[in-house]
Amino acid sequence: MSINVIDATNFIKDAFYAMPVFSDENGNNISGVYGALYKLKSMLSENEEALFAFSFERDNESEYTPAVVDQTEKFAEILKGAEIPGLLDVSNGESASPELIAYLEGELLKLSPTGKVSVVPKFELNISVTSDLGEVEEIFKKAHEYGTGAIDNYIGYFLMREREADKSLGKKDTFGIALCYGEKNVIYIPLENFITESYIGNKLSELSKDCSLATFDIKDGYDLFMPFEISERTTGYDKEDTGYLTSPKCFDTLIGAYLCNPIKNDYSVEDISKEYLKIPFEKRNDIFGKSGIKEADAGKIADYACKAAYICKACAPLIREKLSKTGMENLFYNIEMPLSYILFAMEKEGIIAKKDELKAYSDKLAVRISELEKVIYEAAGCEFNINSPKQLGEVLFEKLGLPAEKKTKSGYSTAADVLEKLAPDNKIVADILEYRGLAKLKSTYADGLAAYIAGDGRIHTSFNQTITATGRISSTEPNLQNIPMRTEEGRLIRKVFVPKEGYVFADADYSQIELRILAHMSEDKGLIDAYHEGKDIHRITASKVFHVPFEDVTPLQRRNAKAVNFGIVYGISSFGLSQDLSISRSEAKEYMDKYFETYPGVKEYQDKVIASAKADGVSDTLFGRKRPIPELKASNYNLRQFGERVAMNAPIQGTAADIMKIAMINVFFRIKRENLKSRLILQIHDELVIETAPDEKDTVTEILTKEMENAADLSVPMEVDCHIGNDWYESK
DNA sequence: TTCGTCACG
DNA sequence: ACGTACGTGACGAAT
Repeated sequence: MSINVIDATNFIKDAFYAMPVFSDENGNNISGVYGALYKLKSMLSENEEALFAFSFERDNESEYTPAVVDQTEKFAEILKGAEIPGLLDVSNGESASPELIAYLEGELLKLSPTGKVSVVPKFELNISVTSDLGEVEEIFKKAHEYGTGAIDNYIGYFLMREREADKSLGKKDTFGIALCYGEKNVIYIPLENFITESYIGNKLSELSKDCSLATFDIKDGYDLFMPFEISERTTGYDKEDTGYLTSPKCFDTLIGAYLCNPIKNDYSVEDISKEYLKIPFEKRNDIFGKSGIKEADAGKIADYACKAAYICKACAPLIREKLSKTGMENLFYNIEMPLSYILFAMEKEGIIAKKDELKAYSDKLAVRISELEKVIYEAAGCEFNINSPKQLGEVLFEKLGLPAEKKTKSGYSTAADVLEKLAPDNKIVADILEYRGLAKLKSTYADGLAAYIAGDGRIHTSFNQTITATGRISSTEPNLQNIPMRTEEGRLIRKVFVPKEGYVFADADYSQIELRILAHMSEDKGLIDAYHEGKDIHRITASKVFHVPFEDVTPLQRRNAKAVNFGIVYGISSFGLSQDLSISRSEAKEYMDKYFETYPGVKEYQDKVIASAKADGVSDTLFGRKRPIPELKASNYNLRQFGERVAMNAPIQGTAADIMKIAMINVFFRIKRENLKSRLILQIHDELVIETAPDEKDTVTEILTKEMENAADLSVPMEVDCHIGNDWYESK
């Protein structure tokens, strides 16, 4: 009798790669664990005298892909679950236990409930590779023939690019391009010799004149080529324009997939493949790992790029169909696609940040921070890490015995609203609050921003178009949408953001756009009239809610009315309002009731959008953007409540995002059409910043004001404030 | 990676 | 009886 010691991870790995792709009902690839169980069962059945022992040790973790490691763990769980004495001595001098074999059969069935393994479709592509100029010319010629004519003859392309690791930020390495047209043929063209970035760029430009191009993350390729529809566009956003229905356009599967479902976390090309084609596709990082594409095998690069290009080609019509069915084609073709180019242009433009001044500001902060540190340690009677909420909580609430509001999972809450209550009576707490504020300014802003200044002296943020659930854009690396504003000391940071020599900033922002959108969407007469009066909206609301003449509204009344206005937009709850105003829940409830009495249309509207979202599971903006709200069907009460607040807020925040995007398109293309030197450089949700040539100040002010005010026709005016300044502190 | 905190609209 | 304002991203600490 022999004892077979088997390395479990290798056993799984062999199965994983030997088996066809099998998936469970969720579409997860379970080839490894399924194949391993099947093989084990066979071995036991065939070789009744054998004895198997599995070793789950792994010497070199990085040798295995995450999928193999996952499935090995799953395999271990299943074996543990056998509860048959001695899987390790199966025969025990006897034959393999029938119970064990039955158990393994049961587990196989569990993995595949139908009793059959669902065989997932695989890519069946004819992949070829060439950099031969003559061949490449021929390929683009054929692609052009294929793509000319039928709009659904998408040409899929995928640029194999990677951000350079060390060189100045934003630079990208291009390794090649995969091109897919016709059914199954995909060609990978590595960039070498005559095949350069500009060669590929020209070819794509030409194709974009006559053909439908489908890709993934189109913004990533705009430095190679400007699509024809962008270079030809001068009219901005045109409500009457239905040209997109017949004329070929660029199609970004990433943006399309995002619009179809904006609440996902993952919009990788792998994820799109799984969702729309049901074909699993190994993740890019799992294939190329941390060493990057540069080190990767040429065959793997071609294989990956070709599959990605095919996915773009195959998914484009499916996603387009979905966009059409959900009424989002206009949003996609006339707003999001042109916007992607504008975001690219803004990123490329960047904004000057003065490095020396950031350094000086940082040094100044450091002095005060170390002073505070000393004082805090003395008052505490010990040294500790003030930045650690855990250590801070122990010092304040245990060592010093201050009254604690236990809040977080892991211990005492030391959040600002808690500390602020203690600060008046405890100097150490006031010092800690100051320390916190300065530490934040130093780490995130002074030092943080300095690290992003590129070789041209400018910061090039990334504007992300496919992140938020509501349709807003976001900004990362660095985030330029959360530069301090509310406190003077923080606001000073904005002085380091300056226009280029001789230029000025023009900064325009919408006045209470979300509340105006609420007025429009709710059709509440009182609120609409209030906006037509053109006076301070919070004061008007206070006057109506508290039944006092407009002139007699007290500052407190105005403040309360303003908080309620905000609360309404967020999807109000009496608790939230009470927290914000530091009042009791019942008082907050009273304010809300009075507000709804004043503006009954708002209440009706909120009930209506909740009912509608409950009925079809999504909320809608004025421009048809959808946000699914699965929380409304949750069994958990709090989650359902959250869903209701989202149903109230998403149409408003989302419509504001839509309107701002339209404004950006109109501003951008007017600047282009009028051949101005000024450039759009920032968007902060309801605010646009333009680096403005001195002789274009008035023109740009007019463009910003008019294009933003007229981006949509609402039943209330949209008001825009525009300021000129020599830095962002001045212009805001 | 996750958490707590805090910057913005 | 429970635990909440909506939407983001970055940092330092702890895991």
